[in-house]
Amino acid sequence: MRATIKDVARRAGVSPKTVSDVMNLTSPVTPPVRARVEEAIATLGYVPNLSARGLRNGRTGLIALALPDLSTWYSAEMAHHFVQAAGRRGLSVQIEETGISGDRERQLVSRTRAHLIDGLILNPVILDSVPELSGSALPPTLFIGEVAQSVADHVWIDNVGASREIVQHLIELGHGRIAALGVMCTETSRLRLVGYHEALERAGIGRDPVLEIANDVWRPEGGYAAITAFLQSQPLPDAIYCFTDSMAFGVISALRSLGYQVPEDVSVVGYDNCADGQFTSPPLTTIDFDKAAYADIALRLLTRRIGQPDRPVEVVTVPHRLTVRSSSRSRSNNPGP
Amino acid sequence: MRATIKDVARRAGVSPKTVSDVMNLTSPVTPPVRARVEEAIATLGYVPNLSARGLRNGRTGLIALALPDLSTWYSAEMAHHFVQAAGRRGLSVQIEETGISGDRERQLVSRTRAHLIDGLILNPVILDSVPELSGSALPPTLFIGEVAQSVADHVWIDNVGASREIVQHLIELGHGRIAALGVMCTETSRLRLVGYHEALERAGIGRDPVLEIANDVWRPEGGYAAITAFLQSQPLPDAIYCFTDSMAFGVISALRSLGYQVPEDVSVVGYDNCADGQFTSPPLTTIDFDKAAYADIALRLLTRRIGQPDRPVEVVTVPHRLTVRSSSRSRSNNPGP
DNA sequence: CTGAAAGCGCTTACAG
DNA sequence: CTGAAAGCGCTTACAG
Repeated sequence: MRATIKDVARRAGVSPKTVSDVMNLTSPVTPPVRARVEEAIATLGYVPNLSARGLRNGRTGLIALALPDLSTWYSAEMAHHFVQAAGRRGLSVQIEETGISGDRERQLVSRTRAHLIDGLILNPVILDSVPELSGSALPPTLFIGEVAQSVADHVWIDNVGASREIVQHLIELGHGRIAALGVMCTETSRLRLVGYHEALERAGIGRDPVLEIANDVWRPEGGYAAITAFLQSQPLPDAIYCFTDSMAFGVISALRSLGYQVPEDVSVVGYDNCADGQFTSPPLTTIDFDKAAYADIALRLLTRRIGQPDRPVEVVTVPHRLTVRSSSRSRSNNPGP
Repeated sequence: MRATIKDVARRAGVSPKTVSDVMNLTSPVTPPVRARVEEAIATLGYVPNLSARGLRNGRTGLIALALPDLSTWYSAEMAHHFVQAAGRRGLSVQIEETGISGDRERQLVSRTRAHLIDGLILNPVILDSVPELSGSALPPTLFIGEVAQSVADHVWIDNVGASREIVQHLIELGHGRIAALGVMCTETSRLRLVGYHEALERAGIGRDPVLEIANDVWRPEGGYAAITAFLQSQPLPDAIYCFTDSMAFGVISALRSLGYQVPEDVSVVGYDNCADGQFTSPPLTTIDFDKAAYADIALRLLTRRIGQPDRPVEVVTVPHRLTVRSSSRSRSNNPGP
């Protein structure tokens, strides 16, 4: 059996309260007593039972992070930064994967409440029915990513602006037939498409629905399959704006196996600036943002929320910037406008 | 305030025990009573407090998964499979990142014990001092990956055999100057190097220490930097065996930016068969194993261990297979022996 | 500065 | 089939 606080108290010849005081610095303890307690803790190998502490304090030091799919570049990097940021605050992270099912997300939010967590960071994909989250006793919740809601704290990127900038970049390079790849029924996709439309419109380029390529598998295989299918019936666009770096990775792979050169024949750009995007051949032009800062801000908001459940809702937009690498370049035979 | 079991009991006009019985199927409850209880649970939005349940039962339904670095292809994929496998068993997963520091790993194992977890899955990198783990009240622990120990359950791959096979494959393709990339002071690196040596020896090829390229950053940037530095003083090898797919990804990127063609000028192979390895240009030859099965076996062993702490230690070797893709091919001007 | 007591919200023998 | 009571291991007022 694991030693309890009583065992430690007995061995040190003090009461459980004093042991608790030594561990939690709740009230001062004289050095000799402290030493005796610490010795007892060490020899018994005592470790506090966090379930008991959690029951008593109403806090466990555990938060949940719900991401669509851990095996994705984006989620993996974000998970890394969130675990790091949480660690700095003495919190542990329970990971949940929501897939792309809205059902699972909603279920998760309520089931998670059942769990031992102090708070929830949720990166929704579907979750249109966010308002219903406001009901009853939700744990402190923070959204990351794209979701139209105003009931909980929220950290995100200006997707429309970022999208517009990267498409503008392609237009400035002289590209006119620009495809958007990754169109699906999520808020993220919708906003990135809006930015794409705005950039075209500002440049006076008409939309061509054919160039809005549907794909709901936001991983390399999705990009690979979507562009391969597209090219069976359509000519090569001037440029392809992929809604994530990982799709761009798959698109580059597909293009190469079809015999096209990137960027000579077609420019390809992504979104997220995942670390791996530097190593695609060629390295990816993409939208960058500071992921460590993003995670840190999210954790700061969440811990505040945990401390003060009734504070007003906050929304933070993390700055982004266009990062140009060699996967995009001007049309050789048709230099920019 | 969140409703408690007492609130539900009062509203349903029963005792807390009956509510517990309804939730846990502990003992039969008549349909009408069950209906009343369920109605009360629904209208109060009752969710059991898992800290309390954990304190009472000695189980929280939480396990910890400690991986070196989540932002790595390998760790991210494994995390995904472990979260899925745990979910199937009704368990949640707390993620810890150990980095490559042995200190942190040891600290983690004991600190984690303090946490609310029922068990620990640990993928050690350094941890030479595993024996000390056997002391005192460790939580049920299972090792995954390469570690020389016999105090805890263990799931792994035959690294020496796998390594030998992939190097043999390169030798059969006619390559003689085969580099090994990723040499560092870990058990994983050591075993993969042993397999490399065995393959060379069996083929009667002498070792060349120059071809054993050190690199302790097992990510694309590590592979990129290591091969770039190597090629400043050495001629291009016939083939490069990278100890992970992600290093191979960086190596391919570096080779391409130096003007070399893979596999025309040099074959490059990896290890782990991460999903992304299919989309490198060219797709990677690698060592494959069933990651979902791997996670499932690990969880089966761990849940058994949690149930029966004193059962004998088990070690499971998960089968692997060589997966040949286009990143490796025979030397054009020097066909195989 | 330290101790004895109560209680966090569950579940499990134990009665009825 | 249901209820009253005890207890899991902590911490926090409350006394001394």
